[in-house]
Amino acid sequence: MSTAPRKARAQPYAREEGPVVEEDHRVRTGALRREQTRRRLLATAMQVFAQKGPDAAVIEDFIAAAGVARGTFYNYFSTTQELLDAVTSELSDSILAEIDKVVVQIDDPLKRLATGCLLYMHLGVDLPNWGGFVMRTGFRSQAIGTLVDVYMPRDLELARAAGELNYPSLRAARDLMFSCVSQAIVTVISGEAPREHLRQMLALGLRGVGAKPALADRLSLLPLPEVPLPATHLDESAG
Amino acid sequence: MSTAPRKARAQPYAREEGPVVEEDHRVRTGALRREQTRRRLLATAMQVFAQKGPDAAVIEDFIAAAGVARGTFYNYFSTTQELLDAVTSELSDSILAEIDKVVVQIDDPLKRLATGCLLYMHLGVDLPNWGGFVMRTGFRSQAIGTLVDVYMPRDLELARAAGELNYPSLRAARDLMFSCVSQAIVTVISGEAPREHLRQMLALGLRGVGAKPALADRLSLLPLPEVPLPATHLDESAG
Amino acid sequence: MSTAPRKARAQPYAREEGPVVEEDHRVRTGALRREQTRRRLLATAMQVFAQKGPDAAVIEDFIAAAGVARGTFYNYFSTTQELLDAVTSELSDSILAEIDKVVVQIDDPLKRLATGCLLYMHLGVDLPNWGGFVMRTGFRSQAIGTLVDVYMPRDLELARAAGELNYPSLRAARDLMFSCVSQAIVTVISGEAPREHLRQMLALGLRGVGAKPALADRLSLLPLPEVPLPATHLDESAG
Amino acid sequence: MSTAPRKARAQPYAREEGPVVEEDHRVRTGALRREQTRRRLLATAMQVFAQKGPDAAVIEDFIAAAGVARGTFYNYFSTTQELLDAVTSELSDSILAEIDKVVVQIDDPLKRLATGCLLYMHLGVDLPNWGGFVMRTGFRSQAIGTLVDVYMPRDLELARAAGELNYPSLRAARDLMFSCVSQAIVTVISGEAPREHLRQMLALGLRGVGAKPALADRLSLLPLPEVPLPATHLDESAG
DNA sequence: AATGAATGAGCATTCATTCAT
DNA sequence: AATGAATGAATGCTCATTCAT
Repeated sequence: MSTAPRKARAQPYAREEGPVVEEDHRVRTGALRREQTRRRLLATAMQVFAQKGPDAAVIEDFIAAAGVARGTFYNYFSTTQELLDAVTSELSDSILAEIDKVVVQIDDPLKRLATGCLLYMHLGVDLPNWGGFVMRTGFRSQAIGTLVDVYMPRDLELARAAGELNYPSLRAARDLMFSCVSQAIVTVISGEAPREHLRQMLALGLRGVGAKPALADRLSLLPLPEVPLPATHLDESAG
Repeated sequence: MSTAPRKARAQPYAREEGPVVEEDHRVRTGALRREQTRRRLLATAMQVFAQKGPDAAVIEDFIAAAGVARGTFYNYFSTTQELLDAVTSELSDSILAEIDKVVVQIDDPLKRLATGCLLYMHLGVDLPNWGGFVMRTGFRSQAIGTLVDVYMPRDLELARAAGELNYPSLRAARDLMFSCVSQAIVTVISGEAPREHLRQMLALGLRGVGAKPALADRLSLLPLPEVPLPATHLDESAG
Repeated sequence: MSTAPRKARAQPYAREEGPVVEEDHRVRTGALRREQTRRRLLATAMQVFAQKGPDAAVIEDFIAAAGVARGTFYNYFSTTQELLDAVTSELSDSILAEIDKVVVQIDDPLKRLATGCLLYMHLGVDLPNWGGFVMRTGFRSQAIGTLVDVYMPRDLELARAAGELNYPSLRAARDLMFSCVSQAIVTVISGEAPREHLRQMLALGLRGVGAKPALADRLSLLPLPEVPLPATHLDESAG
Repeated sequence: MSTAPRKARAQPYAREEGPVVEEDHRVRTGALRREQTRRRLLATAMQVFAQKGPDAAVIEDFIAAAGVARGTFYNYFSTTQELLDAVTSELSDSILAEIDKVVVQIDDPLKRLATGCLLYMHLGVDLPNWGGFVMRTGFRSQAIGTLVDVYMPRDLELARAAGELNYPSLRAARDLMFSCVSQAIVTVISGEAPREHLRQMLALGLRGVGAKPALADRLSLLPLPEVPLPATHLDESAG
């Protein structure tokens, strides 16, 4: 009956006249439900994008995949581009963050860089939807690369400072490694080359940014650490 | 090369005459006009694709740019994808062919490869529409790469045979050079790096496929031969 | 009169005590809050209607303006038309009632009519939202005119009986005065004529219903009595 | 076969190669069909607006009434407002023009004004859709009144110059006559008063703008000239 | 061959309404 | 009473495609 709100949300004219927690409960419940729906949309959207590509995918696909009503989509995203951005950022960042959590324990920056790239490439090929997603969406969202441009330049510069690498400009080194890694994934996913292509490409890329050939070859053969299933929440319903 | 339907009688060996010059004249005129309209569509389509991208572009754009009627479009192409394929193949091949005409005079395969890449990158940046076209259409057409995968593997293998290069697999070498060149163009076109980025990327790519660093640097600084304006017919109305 | 929320208990004559305050209190509190929410919706709805017009305004606008939840709207009104009717009747009647309270002290019916019209027109121009509301909603609600058709015919007939006016039918006289007053407000609000337009229109209208020209002119120049801010409750939050 | 265009339309690249009229014919035929469809949309739109009002009417209504496809609507109008403007301007102006053609033969400006107003009011009441259209759309289109503000001020000023009228400002006189005529139509259409109400209102309006009462009464009883069915083209399919 | 009006399926978007909490 | 997430019918709008001329 009484409705004293103690909520953070602006309730400019709320009259408190009793001890109540109902409001709190309602709001909390609502927020939970909201978050759930959002996650559901994001998770299923990744698969849709991976299968249809960002241009062919229509809103009907997303709501069908998520099992929500047409209007519900618009409660969360205004355009498919907005959804794409959200998925991209969520995915790329969460995967990169997981990778970084693992490789950050490696002290040598070059070894860290190499291991990070290997992990990224293999996840790109192995995660059911992510590879397809990356391949199909290319890099059509501003959201991608946020973390790529944090971790990769960091290790490149550290390795160069340590005398292990050698390149004329950071931008060139970044471009080479990035395009090299991306292209490797695309080629393997498309079935035009076997998985070892990934490691070969890494070796060539590392030589390109100045690693000694023998070292580059050795780095490309580093073992793959376990990565605790990244982006679980987005992939959960994909299994 | 020409794909004009209903073109059979134009064939030089088509023997069908007698007391008819009218026929001949009319037929030839028709064929000419047909070819003209097709060229016009192709030429303006490149600009449209370059400006709007392959997904945003709609038939209205093409017919407006070409100044033809809606129905005329369908006399030449059934879908925009078909048009995209036609433009892509026409463009990529004609440009590559022009480049190859020039660099084929260079005897050393590595030098030829380097010069070819340099030319390709600079044309990608300089030709008003082609760079945008490549950047926007990415590689979404089967048509692209036809000639790329003729010339580039040729020179890579020759250079390796000559002991100037060294890579674990042709596919990896091709992927590295191709992605490296493409990424360089994209970065420069997007304004994120100056033109010298092109030469830096080439140096890194060549190192990647096994060129000695000092040689790679020297190759990246080779002078740019004149290329007799490739793809003229598609760019004519772009000036 | 004043409907300031949280003021109820301040009422000197509000007797509410004993051992049964709980029951009593809860019930009364609920009723009060209910009335408050309703007032808030009505008050802010007027602004919304005034700014967006009755057709463009959607429920989202009303609940946003009132700061209530979507579902709350339906606790009070079933459709926006119902809300429009409520606002219209509330407004028109309360303003007219206020005006009549003032002019009823004037004995001469013609002078009373003239003063009433002048007040109505000036309030229409001056009250921040009411003019816009009237202008935008036009007469699309059955609710309007209830009191107009009480006061105005009364004075018209009295003045005619007194020989001050002269017209072929009451309906014609009423129509002339009503459309004349309405049009005057619209023209002044839209900025197409200065405020004196109001008095000029009144003069013409009075001549139309048979007032002697000199008298009509004099009546149109009558001083404007103070009106104790009518419709305060609906305008309070508009300041 | 050959296609020499002699058309006005820009054909920048047209190759003329023979004497032809075909083009002309095609273009002319297309233009005719186009004009027909436009007329059909306008004509049926008037009825739709008259019956549903400008806000309730949806595109579906218009295309159903006109018997055209959804897309066809957008070949002619972008919004329903645009359609409303077109209908309004077409209607109001064409009807007023017809009226003026008739009354312009009357020399006395006041008599001309009175006759014009009478004709306008009676047509508003009698034309099957026009009255409803005017009543429902009110004056929500900029397009309306173009001619009203040409003819009416002209006659008002002439009559005043001739000493037959007398008012403080043209704007006030125009407002009074306009609102008076409009209100009269509305009241009669809504069935709240008989047709003679129209003449009564005219008499009051004329008195308002300064006509001598006896003269006003006489003018209001003028005979109604024949008007050659105005706006025929818009009403033709309404019968 | 060329034209361009007409078509209508497909997709985007809005918004009144419901209902579990 | 109040909340607000979810709903889906109604509607707007686009654009590839057809076809009579």
